[in-house]
Amino acid sequence: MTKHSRQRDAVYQNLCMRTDHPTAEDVYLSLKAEIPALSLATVYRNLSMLENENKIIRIGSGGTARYDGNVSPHYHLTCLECGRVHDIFMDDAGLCKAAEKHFGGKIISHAVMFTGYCPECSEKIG
Amino acid sequence: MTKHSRQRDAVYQNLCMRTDHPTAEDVYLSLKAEIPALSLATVYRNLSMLENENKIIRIGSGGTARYDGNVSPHYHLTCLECGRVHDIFMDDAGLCKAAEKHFGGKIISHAVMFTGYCPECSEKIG
DNA sequence: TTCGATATTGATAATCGTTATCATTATTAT
DNA sequence: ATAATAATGATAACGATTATCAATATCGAA
Repeated sequence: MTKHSRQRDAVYQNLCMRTDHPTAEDVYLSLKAEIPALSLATVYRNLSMLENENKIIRIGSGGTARYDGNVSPHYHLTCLECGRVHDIFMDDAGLCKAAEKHFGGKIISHAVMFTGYCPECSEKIG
Repeated sequence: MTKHSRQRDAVYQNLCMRTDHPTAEDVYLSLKAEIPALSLATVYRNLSMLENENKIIRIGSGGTARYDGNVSPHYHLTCLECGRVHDIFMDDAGLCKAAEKHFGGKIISHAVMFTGYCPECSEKIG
């Protein structure tokens, strides 16, 4: 039986309020002011729980995991210049169905990670 | 100046010969018989070098990194039942171009990771 | 409202994958 | 052959994440 907790609420709200795909430590640091006694382990624990409940998304590619409070289907781009992770909202072009046709089996979900340059950096660099 | 090495050749060949997307340790263990003195650090080093030269692909999503000697464009599926990573060969449906249209910037590449059940497990489970 | 059961917490140790260090060995151009 | 230096093997160090555990907070039942 899962009980309510102030810390979990705070983690979830923090993630939903921002669009910068923070790491666990980012979330931890930005909640320290609000909850001084907060522990990093608690943030990790709650991120895992929220992910299992499909309330948030873990963006795994690369080293440190990042999290996204927006669970509506969309993709991500890692900018090679600024390192930030951006959202890309677009049609999925029936990717899962197409893959099932080619591969067989039963496909449940998919994630797309683009790499390149975000509009800002793209302009800056030329 | 990059010098030739028996160990790097062995790592590259091992990766090219298999389609099971091994981890660094998998490669290390399967080469131990051939090169008893091989070090795990050497495997990691060479995997990084080969990846930088675009001779192999690192499949990052999730915890432990896996590697693929097949650099032709294709996608992957992680089977929720057996845990294996399978190749999925299919058209990319102009994903990068479409994303650039929606997002702007300059998109270089993309990776797609499907999750679901491979044909074998799909049949077994029903 | 109080009580008891137990889920959650904070602090920290432990784990795991990966990278850095460094003396030794192998490779390559001369 | 020799000198220059890239690569190796062994292992320490690192960073992210997870496990442990006593103390605390939550919540349903009395």
